[in-house]
Amino acid sequence: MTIYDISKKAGVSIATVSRVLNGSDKVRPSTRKKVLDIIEKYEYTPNAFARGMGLHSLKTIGILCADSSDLFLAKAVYFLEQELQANGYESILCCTGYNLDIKKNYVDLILSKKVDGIILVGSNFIGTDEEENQYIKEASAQIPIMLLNAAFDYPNVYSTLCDDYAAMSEAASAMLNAGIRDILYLYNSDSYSGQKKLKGFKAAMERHGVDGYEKLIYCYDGPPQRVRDVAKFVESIARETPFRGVIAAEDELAIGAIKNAQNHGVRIPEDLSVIGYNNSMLTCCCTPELTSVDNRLESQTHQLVQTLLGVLSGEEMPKQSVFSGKLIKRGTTLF
Amino acid sequence: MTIYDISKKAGVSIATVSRVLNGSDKVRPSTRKKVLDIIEKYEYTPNAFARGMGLHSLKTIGILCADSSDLFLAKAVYFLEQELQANGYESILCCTGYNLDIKKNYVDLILSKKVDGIILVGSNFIGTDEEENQYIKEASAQIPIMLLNAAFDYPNVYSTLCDDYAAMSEAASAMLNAGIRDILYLYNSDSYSGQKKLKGFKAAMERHGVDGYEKLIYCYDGPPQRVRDVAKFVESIARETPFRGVIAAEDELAIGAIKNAQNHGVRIPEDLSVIGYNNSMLTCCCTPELTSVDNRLESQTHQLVQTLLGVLSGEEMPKQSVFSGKLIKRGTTLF
DNA sequence: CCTTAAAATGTAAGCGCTTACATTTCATGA
DNA sequence: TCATGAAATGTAAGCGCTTACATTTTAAGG
Repeated sequence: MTIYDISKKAGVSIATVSRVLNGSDKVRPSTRKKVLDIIEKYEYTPNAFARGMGLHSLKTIGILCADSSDLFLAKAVYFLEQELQANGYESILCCTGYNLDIKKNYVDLILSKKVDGIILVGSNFIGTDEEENQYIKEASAQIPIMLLNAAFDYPNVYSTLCDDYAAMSEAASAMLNAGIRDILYLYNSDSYSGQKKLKGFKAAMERHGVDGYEKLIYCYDGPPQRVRDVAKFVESIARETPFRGVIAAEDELAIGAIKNAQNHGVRIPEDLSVIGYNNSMLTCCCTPELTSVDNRLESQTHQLVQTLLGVLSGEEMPKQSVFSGKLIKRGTTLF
Repeated sequence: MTIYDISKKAGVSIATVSRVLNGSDKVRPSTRKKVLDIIEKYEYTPNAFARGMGLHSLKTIGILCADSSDLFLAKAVYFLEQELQANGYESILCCTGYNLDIKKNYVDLILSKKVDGIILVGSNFIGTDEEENQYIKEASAQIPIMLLNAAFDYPNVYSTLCDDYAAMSEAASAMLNAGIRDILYLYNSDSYSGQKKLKGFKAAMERHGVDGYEKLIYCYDGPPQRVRDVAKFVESIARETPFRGVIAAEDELAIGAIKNAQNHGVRIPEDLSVIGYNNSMLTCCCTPELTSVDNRLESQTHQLVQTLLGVLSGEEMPKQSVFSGKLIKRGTTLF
């Protein structure tokens, strides 16, 4: 079933069928109906490839993320997918895994699908040195590049993010104000927003004049989902240096700390206060519930798609949309 | 940059370039190198649409799932995506949401992308009455349909699943053997495998001669991720009927039950035994850790992709691959 | 060095669609 | 009724690629 068959059966030319298909222009209502009836009757669907070839677009967005089974990323992907779909776009998902040396390959791959835009989900797509980000510059020459929860200043690159610095700083201050000064800070290798959170934490510690807090800053390398391993990691730290507070850059890490505490009979929040980050579903999976920073994922995804749609339709759009994080207080903290 | 430009620069015909591109046939090594050098130099990537038009395939698989942020589905999608990618296929993800009346639309949508196959992730794609599954029959006339964790007997439809009936039956028996007979069974609307689990539970209860166990079978309708709501739901049940065991068809539901118990000072596992299902990361996010049934997701996804690849290359493949679930015993049970 | 068949390469016809431009149809006012 | 321009429709030229088939090159045997 091609456009030719339809045109023949409807007694019109292929151009007319094509016009009907594209909802375009001026087609007499009676003609339109005639064609649509035939299309309906034969359950015709246009060939996407041929279509893309003519249209140079298939209303498809490429979504790249490291690991769609990561709680935060999965949620982001879901929101994005829904939002795009609601706006008539489809998404190609591509999980890069955590080895991001080959980021460029994935971007090329997805570019070759002739997507209309690319969304990079998660801040680990942004490297620390300039050369590492070359691939973004190249890709942005072709189509808009959208960053969720990260920022990169370059033409045709747009981002949404949470003010992680401020949010983490606020979280740390809250704990410090409650008189807890020996705080274990747990983070993982998430580059861009990870750096900002860390800086926010440090700033708060300095502001409150805490000495030697760096001793208790630890990076857990490995998939954060492996909560059991995180707990072991925390156990090894606790053997060396005692602490009465934990602030984690991801909820998973916080849960690992809680787990270790409960394994050792440490009471939460009486003996140990814990703050996570992302306000994920994990916050309500432990007892007591986890205090956590909400980084406005839903707002971010919404804004990102709106920005993308704007850009695609030629509007001038904000390069960067920043949302304020918010500390959601629950049972793992006394304050 | 088209294949013409490359052919010109390399001093060969477009056919030769195309052959090099497709790794095909007989091209003299020297010629191949010459062409590849030019391709490399100009960073040429073939147009996917034009390619698909000729090849009638773009090595792309459509993945449909209700909600990629659901723990189980997210993990499945991730495994599938990785496995497909490792085999040179890409994936188009499409989240249908939980309103599955419109399943057919999504399948059509993804069919129009000319994917080589469709993977339906999660058993809620299979309806209970025949007509509801019509859309699968239609789609399977065009391309292979793969079902993860569900089954449907029809030509060109392949499935992998866990023997949920046996696994759930085993779980219930374990609890019954430990002397716990007042068991709350929590499930949600997940149709196909949900039915099997429920049947497995009932069978075990009958086999052990438990009377009136149906009173404690409850369906929680709503997104299982909303653990707080699940906990409230369980609370309302507990007010009516006491129980000393909980078996849940999803880990999320089990966590909700644990949460409610801990809110009320009920000790786990002394006063209450809990078994979940899926063996997800949630099992280690609570204290004590959650006993859960592993439904072999990773094996299933692996097998599913292998089967799909086999089918696509014309081999005869098993219509259905069944894996045995396994009860992973942890801290929420005494046995 | 010539024949011959195999190997390598080239030629050109699509694939199914969009769209600029050409042509026909239609409605309007004179 | 007829000219006239607008609206509707048709014609045909691509889009960038694959591939059957035609042609040329190569190498081996006589």
